[in-house]
Amino acid sequence: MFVTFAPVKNVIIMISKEENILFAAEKLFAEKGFDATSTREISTAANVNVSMISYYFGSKEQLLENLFEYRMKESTSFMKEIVAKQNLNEWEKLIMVVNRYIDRVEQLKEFYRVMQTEQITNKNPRINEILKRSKLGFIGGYNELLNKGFENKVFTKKPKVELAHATIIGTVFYAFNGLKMYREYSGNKSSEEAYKTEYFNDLRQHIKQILKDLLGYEEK
Amino acid sequence: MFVTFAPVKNVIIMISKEENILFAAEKLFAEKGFDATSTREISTAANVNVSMISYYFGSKEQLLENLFEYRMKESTSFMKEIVAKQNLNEWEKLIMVVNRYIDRVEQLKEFYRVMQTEQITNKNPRINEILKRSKLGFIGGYNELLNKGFENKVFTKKPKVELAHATIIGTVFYAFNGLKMYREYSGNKSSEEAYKTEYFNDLRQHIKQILKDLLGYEEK
Amino acid sequence: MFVTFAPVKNVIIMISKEENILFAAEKLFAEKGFDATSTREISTAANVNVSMISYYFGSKEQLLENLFEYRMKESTSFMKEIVAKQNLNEWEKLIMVVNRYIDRVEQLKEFYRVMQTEQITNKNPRINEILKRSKLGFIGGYNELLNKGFENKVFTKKPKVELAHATIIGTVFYAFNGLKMYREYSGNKSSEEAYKTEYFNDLRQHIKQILKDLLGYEEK
Amino acid sequence: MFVTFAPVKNVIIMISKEENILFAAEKLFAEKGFDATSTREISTAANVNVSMISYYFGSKEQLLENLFEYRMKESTSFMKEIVAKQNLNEWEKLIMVVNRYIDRVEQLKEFYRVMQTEQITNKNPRINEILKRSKLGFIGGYNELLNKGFENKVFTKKPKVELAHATIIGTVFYAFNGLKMYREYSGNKSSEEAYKTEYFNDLRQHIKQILKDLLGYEEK
DNA sequence: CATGAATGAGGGTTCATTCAT
DNA sequence: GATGAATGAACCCTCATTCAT
Repeated sequence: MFVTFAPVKNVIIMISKEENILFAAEKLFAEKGFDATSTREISTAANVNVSMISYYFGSKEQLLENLFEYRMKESTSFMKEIVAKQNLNEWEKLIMVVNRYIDRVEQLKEFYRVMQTEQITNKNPRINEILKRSKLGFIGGYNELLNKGFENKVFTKKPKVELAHATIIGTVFYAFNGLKMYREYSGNKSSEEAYKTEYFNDLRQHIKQILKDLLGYEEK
Repeated sequence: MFVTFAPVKNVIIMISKEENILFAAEKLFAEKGFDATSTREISTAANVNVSMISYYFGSKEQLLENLFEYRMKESTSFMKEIVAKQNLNEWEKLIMVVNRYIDRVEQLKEFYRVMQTEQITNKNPRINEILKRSKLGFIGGYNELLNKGFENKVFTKKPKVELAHATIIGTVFYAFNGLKMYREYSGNKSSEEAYKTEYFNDLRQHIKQILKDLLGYEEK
Repeated sequence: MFVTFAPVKNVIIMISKEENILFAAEKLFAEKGFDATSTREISTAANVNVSMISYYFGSKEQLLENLFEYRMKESTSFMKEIVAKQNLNEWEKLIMVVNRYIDRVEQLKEFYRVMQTEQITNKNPRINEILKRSKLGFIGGYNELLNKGFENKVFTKKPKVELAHATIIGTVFYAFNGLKMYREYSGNKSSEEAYKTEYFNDLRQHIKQILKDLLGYEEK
Repeated sequence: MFVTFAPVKNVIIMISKEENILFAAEKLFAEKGFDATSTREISTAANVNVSMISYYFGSKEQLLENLFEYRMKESTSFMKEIVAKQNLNEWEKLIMVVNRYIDRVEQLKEFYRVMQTEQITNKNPRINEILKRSKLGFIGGYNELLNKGFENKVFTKKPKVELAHATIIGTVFYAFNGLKMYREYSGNKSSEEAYKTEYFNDLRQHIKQILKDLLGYEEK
C-alpha cells in the first residue's frame, strides 16, 4: 500500500509502508538510541501495526540493518562519481567531495546520529560490514585523489590518508554535535537558521584551510 | 568493605564495591551501550548482588551519572593546570594539552566510548550538564591560549576556537574509533601493540601539524 | 476469545478473558487486599499469562479501577429505577431499596469487601470519584424518598439523611463482616446456610424496624 | 533509650523507641494500608534505622500485632468498668458506653482505620483473636445491659444484640468514613472543626434515638 | 498478504530481613 | 544492646516476536 504525497515540482513522491517504518525508526533511533526505542513506538510513529516490523523486516535488528543498507546505497556512489570526473583537478574534486559530504550529513543528520553510535558500539556484524565498505570506499577515493594530486603536482605534501580522513569526518561530526552548545557559548543572537548557515560556511572554510595546509596546496 | 588487589609496584590498590560496580558498568556500557546493558549483567560482572546498584546509586541511570561525575572530576582539572603553567609558551602549552588529552582517551578509552554515545543521544540532563561544563572548560582554555599566543606573537593566525576544538577532539575520536579498521586497510603486519604505538605517534604529529598551520606557528 | 460455561437454565454464560481476570482479581483482592495480591497470583487464578493484566488493563491499579467501573455500572441504576416507580408509596420504595441493596451485597460480597477497604484508605482518585458518585446517588435518592414521604404524610419525622444512610450501610456491612463471629457467639447449631438465611431475614427486619422508628412510619 | 517530651500539666510523657515506631506505623498503615507501607517508610517516620523494626518486633507483621495489642489493651476495659458501675440505670450505662466508644474512635481514628481493614481481610490469626476477644467483650457487655435493663423494666423490647451492635459500630464507622464527603454534600460553609463538632453531636443523638426505639426506652 | 491478540522472557527496582560488627 | 551494610526474593511491567485468522 502506498501513501501519495503532494506533488513537488511535478514529481509524485511515493512512500511505501516499509519506507514509512524505516523513516520513523530512523528518527526515533536518532533521538533515543536503538535499544531505548521500542517496536511499539516505531509502529505508532509509522502508523502501522506492531507486527509489521517483524513482518516486513524480520526483526528490529534487521530493520536497523535495512536502514543502513537503504541510506548507504545512496551514499557511497558520489565519491567514485566525483573522482571519475573530467576537467577538474584533484583539489577541486577533493573540495567537492568534502562539500557533498557535509551536505549529506546536514540532510540526513538523523541517520548520521544513528551511524555514529553504531560505529562506536559495533555490535552488529552486518552493519559493521556496511560501515567498513563505506569507510574503505572513502579512504580509497581520498587515496587516489591524494596520490594523483601529488603526481600531478597539484599537492606538494603526502599526509597519511587515514588521519586526513579522521580529521575530515571527525571535524564534521563534532562540529555538528557541538552546534547547539557552541551557539550558546558564542552568545550569538541571530536566528538559529542564520547561525547555522554561517556556522556551516565557516566549517567548510575551516576544513578547506586544514586540507590546503595538509596537502601543501597553493591556490593560484 | 574493600577488595585488596595484588600490589603493583609497592602500591596497594583498594577498590570499593561502588567502584567495582562503576568500572564493570563502564566496560559494559562501552561494549553494548547503556540501554542494552542490564543491571543483572553489571552485577554479575562486578560480582555483587543486583540490588546493590539501586542500593549504592539509586538507579541504573544514576549509576551512569555517577560514572560521569567520577571520570570527569579527574579530567577537567588538567586544562587549567597547564594554562596556568609558568615558563612555557602558548604553543608548548597547547601541545601539552593535546597530548594529555590523547593520553587520557587512550587510558580511559572505554569511558570515552560511553561519553561519545551519550553526547549524541543527549537524553540525560544531568550528564548534559557535566558534558557542557567539560566542553566549555576546554573551549575556554583553548580560547585563552589562542588569544594570549596571538598577543605574544607566538601565533600569527586566529582561527575559530570552536572549530579548532572540533578538529582536535573529532580527529582524536575518529582516529580511535577507526584504529582497527585502518590497520586492516594498511595491511600492516606488525603486532597490534606496535601498530598502535606508531599510529598514535602519527596521530600526535598529525594534530600538531594541523594546529601549526591553523595558528600560523613557526618552529624556531 | 470466549470460554463457554455449562448452560444454566437454558442460558449460556460467556466469560471473556478480561472478565476472567477481573473476577479472579476481585476474589483475591477481597481475600488478601489489593497490595498483598500479586499480578502473578491473579494471572494464575485467571489461567492467563501475567502480561495479560497490563495488556488488557494497563496496570494492576487500572485493573482495580476497571473492577469498580464494572461493578458500579450495574449498581447505581436500581436506586433511580425504584424511586421513579409508580404505584408504590415512599415507604415501600425505601424498603425495596434496602432489600435490593442487601441482596446485592450478599451476591457480590467479595466486591464489597474490596470496596470497603478502598473506602477507608482512599488512595486512588479515580476510584474515589466512582465511590463518591455512587454514595451521592444513594444519598440523593434517600433524600428524595424521605422528603416526598414527609410531604405525602407517609413519614412523620425527618431524620438527617446522611446519618440514616450511614446506619443502613454500616449495619449491613458490619452484619456481614461479623456473620461468622456472631454465629460462633450464638452457638447456633443449624447449618451455615440455614443460619445465614435466618440471619439475613433478621437483618432485614432489624433495619426495617430502625427506619420505621427514624421516619415515624406507621404500618396500617 | 527515651525521648523526653515537653511536660504537659506537670506530667512528663516518655515515648520509647518502640512506641515511636508503633505510632509512626499506625499513622502510615492508616494512610496507605499495611501492605503498601514499607518498613523503610516507617523507620524514616520514626527516625530510627530500618533494622530496628525487626529488632524490636521480630517482623513487620508482628509490629502490626503489637499495635493491636497495644491499642486493645486500653480499649476493652471500659465496657466492663461501665457495666459494673453502681447508681446508673442500664440506659445511662448504655449511652455512656456508646459515647465512650465514639470518643475513642475520634481520638484513635488512625488506629480504627487500620482495624477496619484488618477486620475485612482477616488474614492474621493473632489479630483475629484480638479482634474477636474485643468484639465478644462488647457483645457480652451489651447483652448484659440489654437483659438486665429488660428485667428491670428500663427497656420494653429485646432486640438481637448482634444486630444492635452491628448498627452501633457500623453507624459510627460509616459516619466517620463519610464525614468528608457528607460535608461536601451538605454544602456546609462553617469551619471544618465546627462542622465536625456538630456532626458528631448529631451522630450521638442519632444513635441514641435508634437505641431508644430499638429498646423501647421511654425517657422520663 | 496483512493483522492484532497473545506470549514468555527479561527488564529495573523495592522489599523485609539478616548478620557481622 | 544497637547498628547499617548487604542480601535474595519478589515485585510490576515492557519487551520483541509469534501465530491463528
